[in-house]
Amino acid sequence: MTGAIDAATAGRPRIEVYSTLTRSKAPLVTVRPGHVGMYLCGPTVYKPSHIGHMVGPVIFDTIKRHLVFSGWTVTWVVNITDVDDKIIAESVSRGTTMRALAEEMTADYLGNLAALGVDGIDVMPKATEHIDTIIAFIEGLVAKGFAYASDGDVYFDVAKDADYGKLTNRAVDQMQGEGGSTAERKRSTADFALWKAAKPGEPSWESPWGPGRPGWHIECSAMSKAILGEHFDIHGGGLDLVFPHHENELAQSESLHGCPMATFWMHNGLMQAGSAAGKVGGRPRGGEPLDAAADAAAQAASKISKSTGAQPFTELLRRHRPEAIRLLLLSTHYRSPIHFGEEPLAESARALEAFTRVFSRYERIAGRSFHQLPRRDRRAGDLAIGAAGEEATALRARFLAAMDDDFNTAIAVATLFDFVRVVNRHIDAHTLETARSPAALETLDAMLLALRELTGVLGLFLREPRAEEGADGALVARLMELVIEIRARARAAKDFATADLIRDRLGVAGVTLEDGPAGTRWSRT
RNA sequence: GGCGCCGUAGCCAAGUGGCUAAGGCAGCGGAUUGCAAAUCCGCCAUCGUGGGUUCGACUCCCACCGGCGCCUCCA
Repeated sequence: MTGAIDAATAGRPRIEVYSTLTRSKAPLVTVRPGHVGMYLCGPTVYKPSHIGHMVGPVIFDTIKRHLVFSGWTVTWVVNITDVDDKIIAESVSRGTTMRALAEEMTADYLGNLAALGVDGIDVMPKATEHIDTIIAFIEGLVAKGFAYASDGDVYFDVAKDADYGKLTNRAVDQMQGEGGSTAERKRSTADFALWKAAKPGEPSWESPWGPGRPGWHIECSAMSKAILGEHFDIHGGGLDLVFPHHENELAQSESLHGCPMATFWMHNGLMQAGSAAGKVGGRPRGGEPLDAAADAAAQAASKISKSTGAQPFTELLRRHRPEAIRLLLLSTHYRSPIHFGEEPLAESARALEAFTRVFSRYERIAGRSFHQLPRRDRRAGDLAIGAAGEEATALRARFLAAMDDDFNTAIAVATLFDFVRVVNRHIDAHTLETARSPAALETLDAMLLALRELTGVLGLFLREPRAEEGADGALVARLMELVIEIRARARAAKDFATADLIRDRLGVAGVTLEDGPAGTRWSRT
């Protein structure tokens, strides 16, 4: 067993991955050596995305970064569901077309991903662009006897699938569903639609069963097969998708192909709005039918806790640094629920300052921006920070071990805080802000290089923050220079009343002054 | 009714059958500073309750209390 694993990982670090299917961790052994095929269920684009839609992408983006960093080639697919009952309903109420609405909401989604630094998605297939693939998939299931047509609909026949329910460990006869509004057309209430006949006025495509559109689960089965193959490595999504979405995808794909769909089924915890019970933007409890009234009730209910809950993500971005949001998402283990709200966000932003401070400290000392440092690859070998950097080297190892163990970003983040402390201690110990010590500087460079490497794995601090710009910015800088000089004279003359007055009044105006050994610095609050 | 998760310091949050129970925020003491800020050093938890297994459990098992998710279209 160990030999096989070694052969499959071919010198790459051993990475343990938890799978919902087996409810345990196992070494990442891929279908194709050195290559990881990863599929994440993306959004149904009918409304602007909220924070909940960002959790999966940030987590899987981080997973991809770590895999690539560790020597794998990764193909990451995130689908866009652009045909669906909810999109149709929303487009009708807005007086627009399904297509136009879907495009608008897709753009919103992509903009939010970009803001959070999620840039590793390789393919974003849309359901409407794969209708032929989907129809072929359904035909295959019908031909094999796993699906049946009924009145223009096509349903998956759960009774034909011996291990249906294995992902969520449930038996068909224990399920409570009434089968919904289409119950009389199904053989079993647990059967689910692969193809839905179009009602008058609805968007539709021609098919062997008449005009209609794909059911909810089929597109992921069809598109993942088309792009990643019948058996790929990682299939991900939010925990709320485990049932029925992934259970049904798995049933469709494995019934048709006779092989595992994905080796690992990874599910991230859901967002919780502060102390409010239940998840954001979900359905009301009690299993009420999803009609307009219930939908309205759900909206009203989420409004009660709306402070940070289901508001559009773009709204959130206006008030918070994307970096703080990303750090917050990665501070918790990905399978745990995340408590979200203004308070946690503010705390995350405060914690972030430890990093930005050490970066500017480095810049002052080395005359080089942290963001200009090159990004390293893990396979380039272990980073030798040297004897003076023994602690840093150990922390780097701890970080990597945490990430190798089912992508434990919570521990990884913790080691980074330790890392920052080690860097500050090194700077203090060698008084690097005022003294020149080539050896100590060299160590500092190596430390920051490692910090650059590790923060990059988490997708943090990738870009230079926006600097003060334009003529005003230059003017402010000059004025501040002048004010600081005047204050320095007052301090030299022991006129502390004046010095403190300047500092206090600037503080009220939103400017912070800090007196250090190398002079006074200012920053905006 | 079925499947499953969680309960760790004031708050957030990792983790382990025995080695100092990470880290962040807040707080306290100290170094530093004209005073601050920042930085550094130190302090701050026996792990929901009650049983059991074990040489030994916070970590495994059972019960209970409390919180939560899913059970057909919500990421």
